[in-house]
Amino acid sequence: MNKRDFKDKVYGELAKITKSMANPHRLEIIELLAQGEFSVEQIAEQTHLSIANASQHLQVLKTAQLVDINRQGNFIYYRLANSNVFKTWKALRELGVERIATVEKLVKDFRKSKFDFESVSIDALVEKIGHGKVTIIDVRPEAEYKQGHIANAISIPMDQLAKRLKELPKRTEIVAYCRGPFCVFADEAVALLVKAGYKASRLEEGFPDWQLKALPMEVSMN
Amino acid sequence: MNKRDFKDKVYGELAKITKSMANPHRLEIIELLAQGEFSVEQIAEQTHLSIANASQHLQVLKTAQLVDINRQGNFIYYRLANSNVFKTWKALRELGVERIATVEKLVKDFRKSKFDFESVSIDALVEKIGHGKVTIIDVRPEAEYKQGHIANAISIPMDQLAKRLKELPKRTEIVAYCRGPFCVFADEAVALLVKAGYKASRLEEGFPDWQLKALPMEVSMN
DNA sequence: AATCTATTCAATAAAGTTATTGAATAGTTA
DNA sequence: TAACTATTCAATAACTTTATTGAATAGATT
Repeated sequence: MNKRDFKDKVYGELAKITKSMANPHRLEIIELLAQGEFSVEQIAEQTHLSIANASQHLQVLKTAQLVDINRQGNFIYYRLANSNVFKTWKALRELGVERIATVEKLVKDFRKSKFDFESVSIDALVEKIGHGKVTIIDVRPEAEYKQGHIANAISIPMDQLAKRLKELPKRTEIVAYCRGPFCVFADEAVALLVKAGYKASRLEEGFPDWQLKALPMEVSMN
Repeated sequence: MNKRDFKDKVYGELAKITKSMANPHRLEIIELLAQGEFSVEQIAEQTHLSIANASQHLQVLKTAQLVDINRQGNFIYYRLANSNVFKTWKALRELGVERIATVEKLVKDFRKSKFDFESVSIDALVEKIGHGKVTIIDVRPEAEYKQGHIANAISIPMDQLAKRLKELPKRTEIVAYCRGPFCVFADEAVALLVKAGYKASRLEEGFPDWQLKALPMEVSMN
């Protein structure tokens, strides 16, 4: 094999991986799977795809070895093959947010139009935890919380928050987090909490970003 | 704008960026531009593309804002828009090398078949520099060296190495580096040096990886 | 063994990507 | 102003990607 053939093959393989990520639905699926395992049906529902279409996209990701499967009875659960998949997704996300004005503007405008509150970085949250009083709430669906969450965070899925306000302290600061910077559960939670008189803000990024930094986490499931 | 529209737009924009990278030639162009600025003609030559085809690929990268241009007389020089572009490229490369057996095998087989020598990581090189005696040679074309190189490295482009062996010390260890892990200039250099009785090894990664870590570097050009 | 059910496969039409060709353009030089 | 030259544009044919539909499959349950 000569130099040129070698290069063509290497870049060809890298392009295959890149192509397997280069679709809006597959990017959304990757972000979802960064939260834990999901069946085809669940993935289709979350991403508003038909089952057959979701399955087809999952086959593309599987062929590129970006996801692995885990059969449980009738269901097949998909998960990310390893942390490099999320790392690459994160790099693309950061490239997009920083470089493409459209994305940054989209995020800012959408947030501002509905929830113009402060947000807290992961580093800032770590510092707050060190300094003592902060209550962390995980507002993702419970199934995702069970598969892994920030240490000492309490699970209050967004759709239960209104009923469960009394579980939260009025004095200490509350930080809500969800799937990632594009996830609006945390924004909705902060809006509701602030309106009810609590001192609350959202975590800028999401649980997978926390996990990637190898910060303290807990799992409630086998 | 509702939640779903917001998500569709955000993932749509991220997919556009990903698609702009999802082609073997464009991945090769990005790696080349991580070395510095190049005209369309130079890029076409390095990547074995026709001028028109290279131009078309560059337009795709420009539209996605992954590259910027710099007009100098008749020539238009292209460069990476910022360091996040290389960061994303690196994440894809690492995902490929670690996850896709084909890529890892390709690289290993190609290297082993011709140059079965040890390689040195960036961290190991930093340590060697700290401990004293190591001669670093940059075997990329001189134009790339001039646009930025590892501090104290000497420029000996691969095609001049055979004639310039006497410039190198026989006793102290030599580390050769080039564009990145897929670049074979450094392998060729080590093969030639070892055959001539020198103590040499290659840097695993390339200059852009060194630069990204903000390690000491020098620029010889304005 | 028969039935059930989550998932995958196969076929298809519409839309998008690619390399090639040759013409057009926008700066520079004479 | 005319000629020159590096780059871009436009048109095209071959190929790839996508969502949809309905049938097939493989494993679980009865």
